[in-house]
Amino acid sequence: MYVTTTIPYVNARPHLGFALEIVQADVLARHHRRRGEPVRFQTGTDDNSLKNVLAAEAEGVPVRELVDRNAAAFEALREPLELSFDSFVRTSRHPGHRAGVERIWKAVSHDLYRRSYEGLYCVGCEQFYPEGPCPDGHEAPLQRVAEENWFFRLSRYRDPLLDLIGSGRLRVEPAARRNEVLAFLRGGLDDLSVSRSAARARGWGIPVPGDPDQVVYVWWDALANYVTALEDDDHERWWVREPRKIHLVGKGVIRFHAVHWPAMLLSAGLPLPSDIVVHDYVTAGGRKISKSSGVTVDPVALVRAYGADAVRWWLLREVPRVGDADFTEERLVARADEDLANGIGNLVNRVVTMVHRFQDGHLTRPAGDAEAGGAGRDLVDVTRRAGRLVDAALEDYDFRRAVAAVQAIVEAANAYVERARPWGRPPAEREASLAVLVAACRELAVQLEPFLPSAAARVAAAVGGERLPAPRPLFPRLGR
RNA sequence: GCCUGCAUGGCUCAGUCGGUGAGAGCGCCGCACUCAUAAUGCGGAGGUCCCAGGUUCGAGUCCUGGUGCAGGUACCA
Repeated sequence: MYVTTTIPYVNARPHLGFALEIVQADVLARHHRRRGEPVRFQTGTDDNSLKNVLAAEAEGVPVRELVDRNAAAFEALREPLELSFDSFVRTSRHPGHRAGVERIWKAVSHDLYRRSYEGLYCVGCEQFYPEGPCPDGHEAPLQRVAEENWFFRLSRYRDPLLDLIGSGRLRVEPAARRNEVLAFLRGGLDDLSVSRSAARARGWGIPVPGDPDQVVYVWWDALANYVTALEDDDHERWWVREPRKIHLVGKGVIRFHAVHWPAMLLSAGLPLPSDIVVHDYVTAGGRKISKSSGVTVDPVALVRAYGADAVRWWLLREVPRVGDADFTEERLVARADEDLANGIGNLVNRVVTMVHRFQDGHLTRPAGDAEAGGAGRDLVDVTRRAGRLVDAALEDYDFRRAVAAVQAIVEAANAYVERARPWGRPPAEREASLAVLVAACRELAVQLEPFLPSAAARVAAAVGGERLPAPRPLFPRLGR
């Protein structure tokens, strides 16, 4: 499986919305690795965006300096968010990127032509609009600007794309998003301007091969990273032979990924991705997160305050498949205390404590069939089923459902403790019931791994080995 | 304007191909328990499944219209 995130432009530090995407990708990568499948998980940054140039100008620092500094902040998400990406691509630094973009440009040249483009240009947005006024409400009137650019015959790919996406050979998830793309395609496609004058781009970006006055449209530059980062054997292995190629993207960039990118690949004669998985946005206290408006949530600060477990858990447990998720620290704390401290942590703690109190920390016999067939039946069933439910949920990219399958073990185990009441039973029965519980906790650790890797390791350590370590709370209580 | 999606108990949400009396968690009330991080378990109250039509033996679940909200509308994860 080859799984990617989008590469964000780096005009600012990363925010919680990107953390959502990269944690989802991380879960998929860890899950498939655990099943023994080869996995390559890639992320990176879009260094060549004009927005980076504008941000640097606003700060009065060289573009190179700003881009390097902010890109480093994205790469540094690895530790706090416990990410397992295999490669981090920066479009201005990766050795093969520029050559790769040039190669693709040449491969699609049969679909390129020069045309003079005349449009209404908003200085505030630094972009063209087909008609006024500027949707962001900038004061300055739109200027009529004429520029000659390279155009790509996108219109040619409408029918092939309808077929690919409609048939599911190119899977767009969730279905609501697929329908959106199909509706857009049915509406028809215009050819696409795929270069900019180098002057307007401030000379930043990748020059068009054979036409140094133009730079490659930044989206083409950025999208290409999914293949340009794969060099030599890797290209063959991960882009040509690998059947499962998954792009995780935000809802705002669906068209680039489900329309422009596949069209580009078709034109270039390259294989297509298999899945495009679309997530919605995270809002902050009811307001849209936006770098420009200053409404932002710093995932690293959250991890410092509450820990990686709480942050990852919130992103996976609280964010619905369709619809924006509203983030507040109160919700993060409530979720973590309820599910992690009171749920997983308390369960493991009470089980380990009993093993110590009644068994001196070790079990002498495995869980017997009698216990598994009696009061422990539910627990054994739920535990046994959890792995399959996680598999199925992640096949649907339903992270919430996947996490719920893990939690079901905790609920069943707590219910079993109340029913079996190990403290009130004769020693042999007591040990049998504790053995069932310890087995459930071990499976819990296994199933938790893709979601909360370090916490899963702590659970495994707490219920592992001949003699269990002394009980210790696994998750701090964050509230109150 | 156009396009798309959403609208289920106080809050956050599940509800697969339409089918036995509509669900979960949180919050609230009560009970139980004491192994556990004032944790856990059980039970209860609480809903005209946005509105109006329609299809059907039967619709939260399909169709039409309306209302409200959100997003997109071509360089925002």
